[in-house]
Amino acid sequence: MEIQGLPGRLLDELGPALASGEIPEGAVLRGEELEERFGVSRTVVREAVRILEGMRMVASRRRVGITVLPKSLWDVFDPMVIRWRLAGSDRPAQLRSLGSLRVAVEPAAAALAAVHATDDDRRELSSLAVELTVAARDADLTTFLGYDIAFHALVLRASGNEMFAHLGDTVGAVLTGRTEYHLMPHQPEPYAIRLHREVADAICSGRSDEAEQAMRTIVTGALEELNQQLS
Amino acid sequence: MEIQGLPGRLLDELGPALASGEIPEGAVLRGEELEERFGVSRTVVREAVRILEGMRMVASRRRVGITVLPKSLWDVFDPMVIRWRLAGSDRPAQLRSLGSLRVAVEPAAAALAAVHATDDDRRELSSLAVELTVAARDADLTTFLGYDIAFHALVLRASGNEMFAHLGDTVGAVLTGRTEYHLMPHQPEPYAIRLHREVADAICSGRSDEAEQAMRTIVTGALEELNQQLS
DNA sequence: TCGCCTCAAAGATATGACGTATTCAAGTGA
DNA sequence: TCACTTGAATACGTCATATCTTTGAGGCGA
Repeated sequence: MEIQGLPGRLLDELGPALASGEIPEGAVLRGEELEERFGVSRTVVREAVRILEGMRMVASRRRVGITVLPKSLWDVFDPMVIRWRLAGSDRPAQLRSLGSLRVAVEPAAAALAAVHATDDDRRELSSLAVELTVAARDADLTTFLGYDIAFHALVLRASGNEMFAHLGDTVGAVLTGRTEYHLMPHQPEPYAIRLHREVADAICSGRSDEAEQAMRTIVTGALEELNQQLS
Repeated sequence: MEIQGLPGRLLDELGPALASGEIPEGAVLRGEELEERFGVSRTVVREAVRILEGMRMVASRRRVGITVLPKSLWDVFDPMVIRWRLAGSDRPAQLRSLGSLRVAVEPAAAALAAVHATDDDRRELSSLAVELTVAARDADLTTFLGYDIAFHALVLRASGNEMFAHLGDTVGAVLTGRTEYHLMPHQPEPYAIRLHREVADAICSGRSDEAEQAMRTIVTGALEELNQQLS
């Protein structure tokens, strides 16, 4: 799910450069400068800049140029922005923000899922909880990560709330990020695994409060661990 | 904070048309068709389409045209998308989604704000709680709305979490929306007002749990009221 | 010193031309 | 009859260029 063509490739260069602060807030670029720097035409530069403008990362004004807006204005919920920030020097701040967001959203999503999940959802959730347990026992971190992402995404989707559902990819990016950067134990903690099964069981049998509590324990645990690692 | 120029005006026409379903999912538009329909040049159409592509609302493919993507793929956190959906036929669904999001996020934000708010934040929060009370007593709905939006935005910002902070505008849009569409009582409920003061007091004196609980009562109340009105 | 005016810089828009991927269908052969 | 190949039509992608519009800055005069 990526912008294709030359504007896309230009974004892949500009986005990380902006997110990492290599091009700092307040910097002013000229369209012509970008044309030369990346060897593309005006059209391509303008379309890429328009997209960045849509994310509120830059503003283009006549006679001035393309100004990099303060980070506080950026669309921090945009998946592309999140990915760029996770890849760059903002990673700790981004992970912390996302951690708090998870603590807020995922328990609520679990509670809703216990009420709204379809039968298929419940079946798949049980199945994922089992696969998760197996992968954890085998200390197969890659496989574990895949199921973990699928598990959390499914809970978010099963909540029946489209906005929660959209955070599935974001949570996936967080989980991938903390595995890639070795911010989690090499062996998933048995306690956390048990909690995942508990969430699945509670959602399957419609016990809303229990699902919420178990999920809260999972995500607050993850956040605490994160804060410890980043401190 | 709006895209300016002709592409912006084109978006103001296309966005609502897409959000309302007037142009349905799966519909295929041709660039040339849009040029004629809106009397603008290719450049303008292409830039507007690029922005919509950035929001994952459309995809442009050669030999096919500009395809409207399923709503499940849209960037539902994009402020523009939210505004368009609130203005169109998706309003009930959008308000419900946002209601649940508020229930998840705002209590967590209040809890964090009790810990992280600056002295200025705390002062302003107290002040807003007072103004809120006055405006409610005078049954001055417009003024009340302004302070209410400022109050919730401030709590979100004071949480110190940039992602929560960004939801300030969104929550503002929800509050504005439900006032405009007469989805709230003509006179703010005294109980709700007292809860706002309670949130402010708790945050000012650093009582995290209390702030969270009071805020939860506010937003769950709002959600229940909403569900009642929309049923 | 202040205010107005002019000029130029840089983006905004329009347009023409060409490139290129993709689809659809006609044609070919087994 | 069916499957495969091939070619042409189509609509977006990219580039280049020209003109328009806005606006910041410097100069000019009172």
